[in-house]
Amino acid sequence: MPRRRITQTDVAAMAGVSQATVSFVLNGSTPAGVRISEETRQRVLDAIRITGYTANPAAQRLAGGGLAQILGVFTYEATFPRASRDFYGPFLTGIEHAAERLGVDLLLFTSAPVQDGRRRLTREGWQRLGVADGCLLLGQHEHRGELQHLLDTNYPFVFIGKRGSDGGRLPYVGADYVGGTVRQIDRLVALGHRRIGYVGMRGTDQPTLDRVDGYRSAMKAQGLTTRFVELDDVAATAAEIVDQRFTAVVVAPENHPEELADELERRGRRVPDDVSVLLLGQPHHPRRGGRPWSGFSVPREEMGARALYLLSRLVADDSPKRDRGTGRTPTDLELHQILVCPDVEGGTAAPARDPRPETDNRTDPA
Amino acid sequence: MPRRRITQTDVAAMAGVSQATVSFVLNGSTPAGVRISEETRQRVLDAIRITGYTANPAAQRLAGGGLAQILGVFTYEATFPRASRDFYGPFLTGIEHAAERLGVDLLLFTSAPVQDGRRRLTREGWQRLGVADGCLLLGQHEHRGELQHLLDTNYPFVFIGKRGSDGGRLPYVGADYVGGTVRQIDRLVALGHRRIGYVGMRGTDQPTLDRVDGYRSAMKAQGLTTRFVELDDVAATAAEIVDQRFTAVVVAPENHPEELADELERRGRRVPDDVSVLLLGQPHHPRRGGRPWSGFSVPREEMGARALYLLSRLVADDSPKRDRGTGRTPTDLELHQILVCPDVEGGTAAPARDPRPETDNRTDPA
DNA sequence: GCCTGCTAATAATGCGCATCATCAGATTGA
DNA sequence: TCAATCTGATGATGCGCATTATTAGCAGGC
Repeated sequence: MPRRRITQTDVAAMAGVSQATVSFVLNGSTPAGVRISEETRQRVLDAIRITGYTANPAAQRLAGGGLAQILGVFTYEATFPRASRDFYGPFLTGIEHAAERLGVDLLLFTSAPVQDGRRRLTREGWQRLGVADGCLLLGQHEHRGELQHLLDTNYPFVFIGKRGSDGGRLPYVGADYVGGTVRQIDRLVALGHRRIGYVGMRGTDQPTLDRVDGYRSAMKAQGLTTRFVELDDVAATAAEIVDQRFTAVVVAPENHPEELADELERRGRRVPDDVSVLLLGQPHHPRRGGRPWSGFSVPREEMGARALYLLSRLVADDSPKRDRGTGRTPTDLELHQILVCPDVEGGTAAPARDPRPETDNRTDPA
Repeated sequence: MPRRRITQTDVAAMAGVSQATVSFVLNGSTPAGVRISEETRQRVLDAIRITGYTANPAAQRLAGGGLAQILGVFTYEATFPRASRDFYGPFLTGIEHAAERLGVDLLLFTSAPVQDGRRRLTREGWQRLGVADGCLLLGQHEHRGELQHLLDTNYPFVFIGKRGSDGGRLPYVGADYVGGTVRQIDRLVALGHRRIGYVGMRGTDQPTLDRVDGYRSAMKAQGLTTRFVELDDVAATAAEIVDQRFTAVVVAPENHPEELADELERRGRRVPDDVSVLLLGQPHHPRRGGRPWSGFSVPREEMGARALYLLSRLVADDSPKRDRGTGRTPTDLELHQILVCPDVEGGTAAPARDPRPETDNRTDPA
C-alpha cells in the first residue's frame, strides 16, 4: 500500500471540474480576473471535505506560491548538553510561544554537524534552511562566510543577541547588558559601596564587552576606580577579592558565581554581609538550593518571542506576495531591538559594612 | 533583488553538461545503468563548489526522490505554559539528541490551533504534517478521527507514552509504570511497611491506570489490602492518611506530593520518619528546595530519543527507496517499547517505625 | 560494411501546485 | 442579427529535481 496522497486532481475529478479550479477555490483570491460561481465553489469544497484532501506543502513551495509558514531556528552551539539546555531553554520557550501566536511551525536545525561544540552552517546546511521561510540564529560564534551567504541570497534571518562590529546590517534582538550593568553599579554605590570589583572580563563575546563597557562608564560616572579581577581559578579570584578589600563585586554568570561565593565564605567573608555579589545575568547552571542572586536578568523568553515576530515580518515583507499587503514599507520595522534587563532583588546585596578606608593589613595568599 | 536560487541547471550550464548529469553526480548512485566519467564528475563538482549550489528540498521532495530528513513533533497539549514545559522539556531534550545523531531536522508543529488547552490536528494540520517524513506524537488525548487518518494515509508516526486500548497497532515508546510501582511497594514492604496507601487514582490516562494496576498486583502478591485515598483536596487527603494510620503512601506526581507532605507534617507526621512517601514518577512542578523524593523516575529523555530512532526506522522502511536497504523486514523493529523506570533513592522513605498492628482508634473524617 | 556491445551522456517526463492566457457560452447594445 | 461585453471556467506552463528512455560515439567480431 504505497501511501498515495490525494491531490487536487483527485478532488477536481470528484467535483467534475479542472485542477485549476480547485486551486482557485482553495486560494480564494484569483489574481487574474478568474471567477468561480458559488455553486461550483461549494461542489469543490464538498469534494475536499469528503476526500480529506490536504495540500502538498512541497508542491506549494515549489510552485512559488505561498510561504511554507515555517520558521527555522539555528543554534550555533549544540543545544543538547544539559548545560546549554538551561541556557537556551528560555529562548526556545519564547520562540515557541510566538510561533503559536503566529500560527507557524518551527524547524529546529538539529542536522547540521557539530564540530568542536559549535554547529557549522555547511553547504548541506544551506539546503535545509530553504525549507523554512526564514531563520532565527542563536549563539555567539557565527562564521563570516556563512553570514555573507545569508546576505547574498537575501534569505530572511534574525539574530538573537546583539551584534556588534559591522552588525549594522544584521537584524537582531538583543539585551541591554550595558544599561543593566550600569544600574547594578549605581545600586551598589547607593548602598555605600566604593570598592567595586569586576569579575569576568575575558571573552570577546558581545555580552562581555557590553558588561565591561557598562562597568567602566558607570564607575567613571561615579568617580570610582575600575578594578578588574581576572585570575584563572575561582579560589584565586576569591583570594584577590578578599585581598583587595572589595566590598562588592559584579560577576558575569559564566564565571561560576556560586563557587566564588563559596570560596569567599570559606575565607571568612560572608555574602552579602561582608561582600555584596551582583550577578550580571541569570546563572548558567542554576543549582538546587543555590543562592538567590541579586543583579539583573536577561529577558530571554521575550527576546525569543520578539525575534520571531521580527522574523515573521521580515519574511512577510520579503515575500513576493508583499504587494497585497498594506503597502507598509519595510523600514518601519525595528531591525535592531535592545530589550531592558530588569533588576532582580535577591539576597546577595547589602549595604557596605564599613565605608571608611581600613588599614592595609592584607595577607598575600597565592 | 528577488532572491534567486542557484539551480542544477545553472550548475549544468557552467560545467557544460545537462541538468540530469548534475543530478546523477549529486546522487552518486545511478539506478539505471547511467555512467558518468570521472572527468565530467569533477567538472560538475567544481561547478557546484564555485556556485555554492544548494538543492531545493521542496523540489527534491516533490520529485519523489529522497526523504526531507525532517521529523515532526506534535504535542497535543500546548507546550508553552511553564508547567508543561517542565514536563515536556526532557522529552524534547532526548528527541533533539537523537535528531542530532541521526542528522535530521526537527519540525515542531506549533501552528495547530489550541482549543481549551489541547491541540487539535485539523485539516490544516494535516497539510503541515506532510513536510516531515514522519511524526512523533506527545500527550494524552489524541482524537480518534485524527488517528484514523494517520493510519489511513499510512503516515509514519510514533507515540511517546504507552497506548492502551486498541493501541495494538500504534507504535509507541512508553515507560514501565506498572513495574516501577510494583518495585516501590516491594521496597516499602521490605522496610517493614504493611499499611500502604495509594494517592491519586483518578484519571483515565494510561500512566494512572498502570500505576493503579501495579499497586493492586503488588499488594495482592504481598498479601496486603489495597487502600486508596481519593479526596478532593490535599489537606483532606493528608488527614485521611493520618487517620488511617498509613505508614507509607505512594503518590502519583500530579497529586501535589509537596503540598501533601507539608500537610502531613503540619499534622505532626514527619516524612519519612512517621510516614514514608514514594513518588511514582518525577514531580511535575519541581520547586526550589523541594524534597528529595524517593520513588522511581520516568526516563523521559531516553523515551524521546528511542521514539525518534524508532520513527526514523519506520520512515526508512516505509520509504520507496527501501529496497536498496539490507532487505531487512520491518518486523524486526520493536513497535512497542517499554522502558524501565529506575528507582530513585531520595530521602522520603524510611523503615516502618512500628510494624506491629495498633488498636483501631480511628476517627472518621469526611 | 554491418551488426553487436559497451560507454557516456542527454532528452523527456512527471511530481502537485499556482498562475497566466485563453476560451465557450450567455447576455447585452445597436 | 452581429459585434461587444461579461461570466465561469479550462488548458498550458513552469517551479527544481529524480528518473527513465533514448541516443551518440566508438571498439570489436563476423
